[in-house]
Amino acid sequence: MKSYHHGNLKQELIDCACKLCERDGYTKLSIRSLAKESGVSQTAPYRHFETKETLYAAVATEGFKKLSKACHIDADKKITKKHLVEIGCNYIEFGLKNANTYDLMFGTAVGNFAEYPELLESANSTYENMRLSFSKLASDSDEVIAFKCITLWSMVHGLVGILRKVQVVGDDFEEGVGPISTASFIATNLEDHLDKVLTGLIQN
Amino acid sequence: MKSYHHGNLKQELIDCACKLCERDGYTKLSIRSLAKESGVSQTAPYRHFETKETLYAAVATEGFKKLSKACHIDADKKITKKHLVEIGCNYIEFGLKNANTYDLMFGTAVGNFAEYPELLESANSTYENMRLSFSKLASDSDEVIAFKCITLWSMVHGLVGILRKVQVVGDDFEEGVGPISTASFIATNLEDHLDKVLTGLIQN
DNA sequence: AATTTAATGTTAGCAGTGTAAACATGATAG
DNA sequence: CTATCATGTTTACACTGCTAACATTAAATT
Repeated sequence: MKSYHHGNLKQELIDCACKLCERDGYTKLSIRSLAKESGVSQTAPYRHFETKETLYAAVATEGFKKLSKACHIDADKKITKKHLVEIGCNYIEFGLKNANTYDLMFGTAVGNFAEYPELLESANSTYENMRLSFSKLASDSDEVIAFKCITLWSMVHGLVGILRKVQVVGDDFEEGVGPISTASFIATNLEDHLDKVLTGLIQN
Repeated sequence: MKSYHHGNLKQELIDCACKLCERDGYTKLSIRSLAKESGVSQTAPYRHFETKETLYAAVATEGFKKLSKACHIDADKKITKKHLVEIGCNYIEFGLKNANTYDLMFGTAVGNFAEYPELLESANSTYENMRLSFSKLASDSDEVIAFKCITLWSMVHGLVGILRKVQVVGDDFEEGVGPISTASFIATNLEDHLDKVLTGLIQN
């Protein structure tokens, strides 16, 4: 005996969408299947999400919140290079373990973040966290902090994109050929790699 | 009076797909509309592309060839840091000007490159070109070259992902807030930024 | 407390999609 | 010249995003 009104549909749709999105990729996600999964009519989701992109935005928002959490470092006092390496590793781990969600977050699926205030806010907050960590590293100027931060962020973001391909190709690559084997080498020495890059970036 | 057989359908489909893919994003691309555009029946493309992903792979392959060309530096003799900066800038410019294609190339649309030999080859070749440039910079060991190369590649790849968001958000960002304004600052000083990063990477 | 209103659900339907199966045409190899 | 096979078409199915018209119920207003 279920009531006409679901009561918690929006959240359930988001949760379900996050799950399916990660499992099958956002292109495979359909509003209809989502509705079915929640035991609700095909068009019910449209009461909560104007369009599919709006739903994507919601999933992406969740993604940024999770990424933020994954990159959070519990160090109020002093931050060291080691902490930054950890942040970088956590970031990359998140990107690889949640490849499909990550793709939704940084791809072209959601065209303009500005159209979705919550998404914009969660994305900015992710960056702000990272920036804060750098500001605790040394008494740099805002400009220098921003430079370091963007550099690390681009770095780890870039590595996610490249290492993802390594994962996909798996063990089928030939030793010493192409970017795959090279990147694969880095994957197994991720901490060392980030440490090296950060050492070039921050000299302390 | 057109003949039953098109004669050059495969290439025309690819060309058309590249165009539409870049204009509207690969999610909007449909095999049917593609067929219509080429004045051919809905299912004709299936004689050349087993599935939509196969078509994606073809478009991505073209993308890597173009990227490779964009990043090509005509310097047989000696390569300097300036050349590498140029390569990086060209890479980023390509990624930003061809955002949708770039998304297809590095996103999850094509799951496994290994299933598409031509795609794998063109992707590897892009990397190989970049690696070659680094190898001409100094007499480093293969390992060091690989490290530098992957570092630059991740860097520019990451910047594309981040700067893309800046472009999309446009001028609506508030000064000094969030990653957008920060990244935007970098966008206007791209050469300087890459130079700084590369200087930290290669000391010469 | 009764009634209006707004939020949230349903049904029916349109135009478009990927893809499979069966068939048609015509270029090419024997 | 004929048989084969690559390449095209037609038809069909199950699915998709989305709209419009209607149903139900929770919340706000009188």
